Amino acid sequence: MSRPVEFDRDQAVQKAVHLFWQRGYQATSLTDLLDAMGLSRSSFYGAFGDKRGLFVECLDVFAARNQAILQRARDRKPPMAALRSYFERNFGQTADPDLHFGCMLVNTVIELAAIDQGLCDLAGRHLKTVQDLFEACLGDAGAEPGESKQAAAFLMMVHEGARVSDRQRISIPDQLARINTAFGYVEGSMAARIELGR
Amino acid sequence: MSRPVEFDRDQAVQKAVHLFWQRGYQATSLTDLLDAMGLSRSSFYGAFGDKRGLFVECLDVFAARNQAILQRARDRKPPMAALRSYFERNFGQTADPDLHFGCMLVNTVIELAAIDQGLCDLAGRHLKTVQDLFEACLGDAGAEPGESKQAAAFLMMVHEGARVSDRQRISIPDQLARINTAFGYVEGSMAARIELGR
DNA sequence: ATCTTTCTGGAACGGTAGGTCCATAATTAT
DNA sequence: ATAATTATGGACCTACCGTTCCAGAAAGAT
Repeated sequence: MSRPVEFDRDQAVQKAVHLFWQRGYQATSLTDLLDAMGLSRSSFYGAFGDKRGLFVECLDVFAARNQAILQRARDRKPPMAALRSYFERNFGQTADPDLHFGCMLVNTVIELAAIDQGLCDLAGRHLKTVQDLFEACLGDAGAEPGESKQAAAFLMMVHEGARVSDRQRISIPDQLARINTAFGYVEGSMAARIELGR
Repeated sequence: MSRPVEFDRDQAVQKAVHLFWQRGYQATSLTDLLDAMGLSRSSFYGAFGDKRGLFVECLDVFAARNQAILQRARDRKPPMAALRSYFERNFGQTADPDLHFGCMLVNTVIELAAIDQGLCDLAGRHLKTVQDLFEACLGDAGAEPGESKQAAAFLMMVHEGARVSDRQRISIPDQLARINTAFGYVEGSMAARIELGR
């Protein structure tokens, strides 16, 4: 019917996610994006509308990828081990500085809180979904409803804090130690409750 | 000797802190600053060098103010109560949305990690000073050296996480509940050690 | 081969960014 | 009063921002 698109859309979005993740929304210029994605201005606007539209798409992609990591761990391991491995994978495992950009959702909340409420809320909703996953894991691990809710909120706070440390290039062992401390608290508290006969 | 300055420098810096704190570095334009500070371009460049120079000064002011809050609580209350009140004051007490901008130091780390390493490191050093204060309080409360170090790192992570939640306009009771959970873990762990006779 | 449709490269747009410059105003020292 | 010095307001500069526009290239349909 007409001339076909010349670039791989998914691949271009992946490149954009990487850039936005690393540099944030404001500091990533259209020129940066065009260079990384390898397409011209016209193609860009034809395919994505505008910069903000692309960013929304990137947030969704990032969130889906993130949730998939946790969900997959949950399918394969005991619930607490899945949670731990999610944290460790996200914050410790790799020494590649190219992967220590913190969490794109957290970064977005902080950067855009007073700038673009729509984007900030979208990122917040994605974070809430992750927190719900935390809660489900804790429930699987034997926590009572109130307990799992409380602990999930706590773990989300730890998650966010860890992402901040991550951006400061804290050492990997220190990071793992902090995570271990946090999980020790949660598991200890759950164990204590069970030991006391609920 | 010559014409005197017409504006109150300290007061102007306070205004700038407020703006930077709320909107971040990049999203705060020189025009915004000039309007808020009430001075002209020439006076601005004469007094502060450039935008980045002013930002450095604002980071220092913010950090000093922040540390003073904790230090004052420490002088007046038992150590754990001082820590708790610092967290509660920063995150819970006020419903005024004008004070829920998160922590300027945390915001800076996140926003500028990949943009301006110098500013990011400066904010990180200020955060480290706060963490040292946490450690001192925990030591006063009877923690052993290793324990206080570990718990201080943990509390800093909580601190950073809470600041992120703060920017998402989480409800005050929820915020206080999370903080209470975190402190409950720390205090419970310390109490357990003491009960077992170290 | 022609028509139609969509995609593409690049020039161009208005707006705003941070920063400079200069003539003038205000002060102190003489 | 005048000279010396510094502060101030505002015009001006260059660079870059996100976005639009248009002429032309590339494909399918007839």
